[in-house]
Amino acid sequence: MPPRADPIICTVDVVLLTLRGDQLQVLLQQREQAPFEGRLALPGGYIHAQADQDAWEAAARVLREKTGIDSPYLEQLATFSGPGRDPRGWSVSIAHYALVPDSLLPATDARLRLWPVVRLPALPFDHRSIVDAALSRVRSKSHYSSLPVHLCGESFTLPQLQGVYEAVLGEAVNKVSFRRKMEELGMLEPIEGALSQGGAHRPAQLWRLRREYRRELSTIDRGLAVRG
Amino acid sequence: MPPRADPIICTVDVVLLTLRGDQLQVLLQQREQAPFEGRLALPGGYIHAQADQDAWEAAARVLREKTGIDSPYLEQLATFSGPGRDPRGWSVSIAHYALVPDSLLPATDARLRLWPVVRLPALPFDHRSIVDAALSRVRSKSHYSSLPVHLCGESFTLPQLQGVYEAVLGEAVNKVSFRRKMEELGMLEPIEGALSQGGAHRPAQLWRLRREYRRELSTIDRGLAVRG
DNA sequence: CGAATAGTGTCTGTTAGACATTATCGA
DNA sequence: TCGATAATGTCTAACAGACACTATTCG
Repeated sequence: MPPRADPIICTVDVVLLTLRGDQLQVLLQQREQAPFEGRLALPGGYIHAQADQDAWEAAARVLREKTGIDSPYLEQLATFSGPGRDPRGWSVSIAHYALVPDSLLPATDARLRLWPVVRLPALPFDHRSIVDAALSRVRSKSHYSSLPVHLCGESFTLPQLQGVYEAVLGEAVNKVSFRRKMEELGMLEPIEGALSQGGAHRPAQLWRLRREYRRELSTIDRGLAVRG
Repeated sequence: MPPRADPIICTVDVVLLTLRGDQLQVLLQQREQAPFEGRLALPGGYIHAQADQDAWEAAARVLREKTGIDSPYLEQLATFSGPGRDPRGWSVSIAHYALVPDSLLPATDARLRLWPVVRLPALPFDHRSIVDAALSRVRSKSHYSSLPVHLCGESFTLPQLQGVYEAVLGEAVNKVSFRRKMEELGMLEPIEGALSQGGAHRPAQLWRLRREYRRELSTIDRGLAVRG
């Protein structure tokens, strides 16, 4: 061990966001251990030096262990640190965020709860700040990237995708501009011959994410819904 | 100590960028200790649980101790981690970046070197990746924010500031658009009656950063120099 | 056919960049 | 006056958003 290396608690936390009922929701979990045992909090855990190749893998492992999800989109958010955020002592949390389609979430685990981000309960640690940072990052990136498609399932229509963008951004988006941007992003491909079913109206073309954008984002310089 | 908390080395590293000779340069320091003793690397150090209130303060302290600079702009960049990046073991580096006017840098310390970012030497650890990430972040933010003004001194002319933006972005910027954007950002105020000196031509108005933007950024939605 | 939504064409106001013009200094 | 750079006016092309129109389904 190095000289003067203070013992510091190293953890990862994951802000898992999904869209349910047109609302952006965050996955919370009842804590199994102290501190804050029984309280709802972000899923998180220690970095395992033996198992994890880096913090991203630790976050992916934590998410897998706690929810069974192998998240298609997981990205580092920021690192939260200090002596006061965890009662056990000086701690570091390398926060990540994940975007997951509602359909991929397990319905069975009683310890897991989805909660609308607009009405969060009080959260332990500095988890409220972490969620706020994740929302800010996701909204910001949604203006100029393909990020929100990761909230959709395998296939979707453009009107559905526009609804996802609007739910994330919290504002209406111009239809013509939206379609121009999606084309400019170049991340989508039409599913030949596949149309949406069931409405008493013209069916919509189904689209899917191109293979090369499954875990990568596409970005453009001039974004959507630029407000003053 | 918590159960199952593996010992992890917690450090901060700082990418200090400045502009010298129209070139973006990064501050490197000869390492005083193993590993990589004597090699040029980013200034960095352990988090001190007794002294630091969070990682930002640790980075500010490290920078102050190693260079004497109390950086006017210092921001968290990202966290780099893994078992292999430091030969001492599984480590976490919470990387930060600082922008400092050349005039604030001390000229005396023989262990400190400025190095043009376009021609970096081989760096130990994963410091090359950290510098690359910092450059990418700074260039990205420079398109839509006041970030590069922190590379200027107390007062500067608009043509000087445009040169700074161009050096950071690595591309020419339209003069009229640049001035429109600077006005839109609203971060600058003219210094009444103060004009640049000395050229055999019309002198330029001197400007300074408004007080409220000394440590905060101003941002706009539609940025500069948007290339495809 | 009418209602409803998908998808596209087109017009208009805004914005960015190119270019030109005027301003102000030193020599 | 000339050369050089600062500062601003103006024209044009690109772009975003509003609106309207066509397309296609179900009932």
